[in-house]
This record gives sequence, C-alpha cells and structure tokens, in this order.
Amino acid sequence: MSDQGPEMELVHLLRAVAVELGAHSARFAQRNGMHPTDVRALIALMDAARAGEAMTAGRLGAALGLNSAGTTALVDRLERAGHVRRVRDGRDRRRVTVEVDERAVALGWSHFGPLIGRAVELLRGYDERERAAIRGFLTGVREAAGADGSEPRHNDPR
Amino acid sequence: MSDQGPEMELVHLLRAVAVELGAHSARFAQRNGMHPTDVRALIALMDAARAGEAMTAGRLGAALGLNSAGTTALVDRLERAGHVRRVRDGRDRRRVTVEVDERAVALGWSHFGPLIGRAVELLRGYDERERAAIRGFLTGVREAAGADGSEPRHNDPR
DNA sequence: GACAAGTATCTCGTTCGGCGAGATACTACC
DNA sequence: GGTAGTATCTCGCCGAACGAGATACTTGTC
Repeated sequence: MSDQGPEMELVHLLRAVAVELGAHSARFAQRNGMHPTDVRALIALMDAARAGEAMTAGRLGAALGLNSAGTTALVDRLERAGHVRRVRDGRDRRRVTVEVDERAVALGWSHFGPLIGRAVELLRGYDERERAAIRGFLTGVREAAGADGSEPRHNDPR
Repeated sequence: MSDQGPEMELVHLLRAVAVELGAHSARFAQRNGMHPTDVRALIALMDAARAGEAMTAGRLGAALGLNSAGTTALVDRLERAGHVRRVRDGRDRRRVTVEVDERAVALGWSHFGPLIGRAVELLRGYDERERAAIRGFLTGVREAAGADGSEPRHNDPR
C-alpha cells in the first residue's frame, strides 16, 4: 500500500468519514436501545417516504440485505419500540407497508440535525464550481462502489 | 425534513456514499466468509501498520467498540482464518500485538484496489482548488461526526 | 524481595440478531 | 375452481458480542 501521490490522502479521508458516520449512527442506536440495523431501517424508511413511495416489509428487508425471517423480527422490534407501524395494504392484502412514526423522525432529527446543519453550513462556504467538484467526486465514488455485483440474498428469492 | 436548499442534495449524496461503501465492504466480508467486524478490524490493523505503530489486542477492541471478550473472539476468528498473527510483546509480556498477514493485505487490495484506483482517477481530474474543497468538506464532516462524546465502553475500562 | 494494586488478555455462560426451512395467507393465471 | 406464484410470518438454530470474573504479568511501596 505505497502512497500513490497526494490523491491517496483524500481516499483515506473519505474512508475515515464513512467510518466516522457509521460510528455516529451506532452511537444514536446505542443511546436509544436500538441496533445498527434498526437505524439503517429507519433511514431507508425515511428515504422512501421522502421519495414519496411506500415501503413494504419485503422491500425493506431487501434494501438491508435481510431474509424474510430477519425482516419480520426487525419490524417486530421497531414496532414494539413504537418507531414504526404495520399497515396492511388494501389492494394486495398479502403486503404490509411499514410507516415511520413521527416521534421516531423527531428523535432522529435531534441526533442527526446538528451534523446535517454543520454539513450544510460548510457547503454554503463553497462556490458553485467547488460544490460541483464535491458532487462529482461523491457521485463517481458511489457508482464505483455500487458497481460490482450486489450478491443475491438467501430465502425469499426475487 | 423539508429541503433546505440545494445543499441538502449533497448531504444525502454523502450519506448514500457512506452506505454504499459499507455495502461494498460487507460484500467483501461475505465473499470471504468473514463478518463486517472482521473487515473493520483488518482495516484498523492496516491503518495502524501504515502509521508505523503496533496494534495490541486491547487497542484494537477499543477502536472497534468491542469489550475484551469480544476482542478475544475476534482475534481468534481472524487468526484461525490465517489473516492475522498473535505476537507476545517482549517488553510487557501481558500484551499481545496483532499483525496482519501479507496474504490478507493482498486479498483486501484485490477487492478494494479497483475502487481506490477509480477514486484516485477521479481526483486527478480536479485542480488544486477543487481538491481543496473536497478535502475541506470531508474534514469538516469528519470532525462534526466525531465531535459528540464517544461513549465509554463496557468492561476493560480505560 | 514480598505484597498490594493496576493492567492486558482470556474463559465461561448467556443473550439476541439473523439464518434456513417451511407454514400460512392472499393474488393471479388458465 | 384449482394450481402456481408472491408476501409475510413461525419455528428452531447458530454464532457475534456481552457481563462477570479468572489468569498472568507489571509496577509501585514498604
């Protein structure tokens, strides 16, 4: 792992940021008696809500890489804690859509809000060309990381 | 969670990158019969090696947020798989330093190399001012994420 | 140099998230 | 209306990580 120029410093920095963000949400989990997976689930649910699409139990499990048994246990856990509601779909009554409770959103916001606020503040300090560089780099890395085959999961084969 | 301007798009993008990088290393773990924690451990060990400092079992566990029992189990696992060696410290014979095996480094490089290469390539496409913006943003986010108290861990209190 | 206090790691027994297999409930095709 | 397909749940099990405490070594202090 020899240094291939000054670019490597930035690569390590990005990795460090990813680790630090992971640790930050692990802290949120621990403080609220949750598990990392539960936090990932809430984030996935809120993302779906923001995109205006309903999240079913199955899609949630697939997004997190859980099989159906694990997904049921996850939703049970979140529901028991009051972070989430199960709602039977009216059209297709096999489906269960999972909705985030408002209080869970507020709770998340109280923890992640300051960090998000700081990030926005930082971004305001850059001009459009600089922000475009940040956006371009992150987009490129996301694509490169997502590129290689996302393994099929067990059980519940789609 | 109302959109507070175009900066939010970049914040979500950064989060997406963190998720994608996590998924990428989870894939590496799964393909090699390892657990996410094992990968985190190898990364921590390689970081320490790169910084030229020895990593003891205790420091490794602390870095990963494991207690002593979990740390022992982790090192057992990695040693059994041949990724790591236990070496008794000569000066303080209570200590066990953990060294990464060369083959584990090569294995990691074969999986993360292409992604790292792509990131370096992307970065070469920006001028110094743009790279400074990327560096500044990432550094700021890392500091903000690490800012709030890193909870003390159970057992093995330091 | 022996004794206490401190530190690093390991052992033992337990908890609980996630898995595989398969049951159940509903939909869709013919 | 029966058969195939799909979404979720139940059951039994495995193993990563925990708490408590044992063990081994070091560093004072007298």
